[in-house]
Amino acid sequence: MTAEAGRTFVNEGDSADNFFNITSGTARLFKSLPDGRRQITGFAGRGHFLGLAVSNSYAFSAEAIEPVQYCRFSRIKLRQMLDDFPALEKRLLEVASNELVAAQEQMLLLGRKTARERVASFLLSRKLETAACISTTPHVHLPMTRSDIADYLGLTIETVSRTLTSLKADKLIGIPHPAEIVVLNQTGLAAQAGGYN
Amino acid sequence: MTAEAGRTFVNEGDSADNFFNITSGTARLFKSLPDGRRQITGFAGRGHFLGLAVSNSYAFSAEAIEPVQYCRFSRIKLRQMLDDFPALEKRLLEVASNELVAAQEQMLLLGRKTARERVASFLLSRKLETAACISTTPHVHLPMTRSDIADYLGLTIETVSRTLTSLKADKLIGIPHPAEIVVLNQTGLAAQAGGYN
DNA sequence: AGACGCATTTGACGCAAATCAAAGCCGCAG
DNA sequence: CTGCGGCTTTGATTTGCGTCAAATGCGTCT
Repeated sequence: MTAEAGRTFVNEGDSADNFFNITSGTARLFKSLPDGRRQITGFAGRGHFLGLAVSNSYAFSAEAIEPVQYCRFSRIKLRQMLDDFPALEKRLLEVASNELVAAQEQMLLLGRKTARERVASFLLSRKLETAACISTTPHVHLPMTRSDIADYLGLTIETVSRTLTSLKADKLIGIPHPAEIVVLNQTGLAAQAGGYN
Repeated sequence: MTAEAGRTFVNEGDSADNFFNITSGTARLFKSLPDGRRQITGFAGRGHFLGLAVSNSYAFSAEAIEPVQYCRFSRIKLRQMLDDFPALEKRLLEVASNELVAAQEQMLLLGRKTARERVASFLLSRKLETAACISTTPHVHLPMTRSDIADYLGLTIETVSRTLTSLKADKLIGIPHPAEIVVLNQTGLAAQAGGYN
């Protein structure tokens, strides 16, 4: 199936009938508060699994940032597949463990890092993600808006923008285009990210 | 095995050779930054599984808050058990999914909630946890220190203390003892927690 | 009982990031 | 080409929470 940019294809609170696997594009996963405050819990790209809920309603929403292609399975179908292919279960457990580790890292970022550390950490993790597909380029592509980045890092768009400008002023990054970042000094940027990672 | 209060039995970065299952007591799970800043990612009580890492080093540390009793399995032993009892794998996937949902909720708290909302949310989630064991009492027991609560909520001990005092002043809770909270007005407290939950 | 040590509370002040506001920048439709 | 509407950047000001500091409470050891 396909979702054009901006389309919400999973809605927090809805009955969790389906399970998804993204085959191309990028989606934002988020939770919202009644007054509209939003926390993006992650960006889901190619290969990402979605909707592994034990509860019977989704705990998050998912929206396409870029056009997204995905496979959709009913929960019943998923259960069948899990029975037929035990290896799939092993794989899902592996994926879930990794996401859990990423979630804990993000909690550290949200709870204890400064704005500068958050943005630097974000750029580095994005760079890793990009480098996994393409080879080792210093270029990082950001398909999401500043608003998405802010809601992912627990900041405001203004703070994200100012921090990027500041990193640029310190010659750690270049910003040829708002959606394109060049890492000029990886070591220096890592030093600003406040951690071992 | 047993760990007395304060004992660290899992160390972030160490080789992830073992897998744990807590049988009694409470432990804090946390990640640290080089300069000592700490983010507690969760509190592990009876039945909690620990150390489900794909990577070969632990992504977090674990310390006993109260004396903790736990079972320890080598990773090899765990793999054997997973092969022998496929139901265990199903169970672990279930547990991991639930933790993932909890982690996302915590990201929302850390990224977007105010100090008051964080503390209120924390008390309510603790109350649920306690109510699961004992019946429905308005009493919430906090085995952890203010410092632990602060590091869990992304705040300082002073802010946690002030916020509790403020909630008490508003007659939403009572504090007979620093480690004992009485929820006087559950609905009112939920309204301060800033969410559906 | 007395006193030491540690956790917690309370108070005064400062600052990083939020908020409020306005000016670019850029892609796109006409 | 030109004007509109969006995202982004930059600037001025405010504020919630952090920091620094001191007092209070309480369990424990002698």
